[in-house]
Amino acid sequence: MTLTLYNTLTRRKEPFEPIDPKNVRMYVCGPTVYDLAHIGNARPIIVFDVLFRLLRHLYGEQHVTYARNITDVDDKINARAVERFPEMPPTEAIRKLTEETTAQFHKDIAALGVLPPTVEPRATDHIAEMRVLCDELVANGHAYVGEDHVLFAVGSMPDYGKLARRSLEEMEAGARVDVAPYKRGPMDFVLWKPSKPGEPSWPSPAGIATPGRPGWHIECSAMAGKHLGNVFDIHGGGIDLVFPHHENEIAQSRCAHGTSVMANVWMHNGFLQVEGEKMSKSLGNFVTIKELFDEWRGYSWPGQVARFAMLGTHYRQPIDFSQDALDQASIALSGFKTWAADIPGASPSREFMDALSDDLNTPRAIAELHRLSQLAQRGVHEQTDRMTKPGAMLEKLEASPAAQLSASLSFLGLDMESYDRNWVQNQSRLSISEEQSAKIAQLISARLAARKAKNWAESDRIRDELAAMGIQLKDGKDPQTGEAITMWEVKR
RNA sequence: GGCGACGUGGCGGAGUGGUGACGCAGCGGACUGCAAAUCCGCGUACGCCGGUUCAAUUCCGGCCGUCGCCUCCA
Repeated sequence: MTLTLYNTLTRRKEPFEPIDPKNVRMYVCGPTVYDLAHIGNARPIIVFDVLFRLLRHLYGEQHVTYARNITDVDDKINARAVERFPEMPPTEAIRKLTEETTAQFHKDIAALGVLPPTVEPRATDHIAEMRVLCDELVANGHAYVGEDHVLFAVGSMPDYGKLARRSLEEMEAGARVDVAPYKRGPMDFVLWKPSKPGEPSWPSPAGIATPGRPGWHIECSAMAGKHLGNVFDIHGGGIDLVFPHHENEIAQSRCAHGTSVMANVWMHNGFLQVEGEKMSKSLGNFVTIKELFDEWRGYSWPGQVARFAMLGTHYRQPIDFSQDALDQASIALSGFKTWAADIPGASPSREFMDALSDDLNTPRAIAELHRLSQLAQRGVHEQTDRMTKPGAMLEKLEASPAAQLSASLSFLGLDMESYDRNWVQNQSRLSISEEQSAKIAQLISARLAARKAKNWAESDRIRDELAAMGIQLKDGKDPQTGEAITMWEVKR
């Protein structure tokens, strides 16, 4: 089994070869903590969590370092902090905002079954490293100072634009931004900028007297360099980050460290839409992770359902996040829950691992889940037959489809232990009042009596009456006594 | 305007130069007094127009459509 990953740098799938198998290093761009994380934010977090699990499986838990940052210095943060806590001094307001948002982020993604990364560096803890990068870049001629800003000189790097596959000329020709007077080249970008009064500020690098704060891209270069080294294995994020964020990270890091690459493999997940439309606040279809758990479209969705729905589409494809997708995920998980058996020592099936190893082909892996589930069902039926015969023996339990199914689900980070396969029905019942509930129970016992008397007309009439109330009946037998019992649920 | 991605059956969604993954829905059957649930079975789809090829959904070119990036954005 060889791990193959699609590399944005080469636009090809390539066999993955770590620089050091004893220390495989991956960096993923984490959130800017100014507001609740939304389901678009959740996609890379989930996708790279799966990759993290796969890498740990392949190289050993102790041999993988996964860094995912928290960006807690940013203009949006400053603006939001003042807006939300106008009574506080700005620096205090900013700390309160970033701490609260970070805590909620951790809560949200934990519910999505996401493992904590090995390190989760914060931008504000790495200001010194950013200053050093600025100094180095100015010293070696890749950056310059203008009006108390430090700017990266894009023209000083011959292959700037390689990741995004754009040439400087075409970018400059198509540029729609006004060029600030302190820029030498129109595409030059800010590494450090002066702070206005009230804004967070730190002593500036490159001999600038005015206190300042970092630009957007520098924090990732600083944190990745510190925790993973000047060159590491995998760098991931959303496809919208390819340009300018990742391109600029590459420029800063490579020019500061004098390396030919920053990371060997660059991975990008596709964009997310909601019900076929771009997710935006103005369209009113903005969905936060927290909202999904609290209430979205009438349900509070289990984290497993959201996670599974997200993995149903290959990570590089655009994904349409919809209620229909969540419903289908929920149905599939309920089926798996029924047939999976948690057997110690079990492993995911070969095909499952092969699918994941093929550039994280989660849809193919999920197809394998369905196959195992089907085999498990058949196995149960066959076993029931065999159990009735003397000498029936269960062999190789840990290699059984039910065990493999369970292990595969667990590998994907889907906690089936806590997943309630009847969660939809149970939630629906919450909307039924006490009186309705009593009425339903009364009708059901009347119908049972009618059925006992083989009065099918009356029995069916009652079922229709309940159906008109939106109640679906399910007849069955008590497994112990064999007595007829009737369950009900709210029709969807 | 520049750059890029995508367009597969009713829906979702893999994949492949030549035997139609997988799921949902639907249909048929088993079970049931009848249903529901469950189980079994059933599907000749790859945006359009050209080209390459013995053979293209799969490769190449053009067109159309959707989306993204170029400014903050996962």
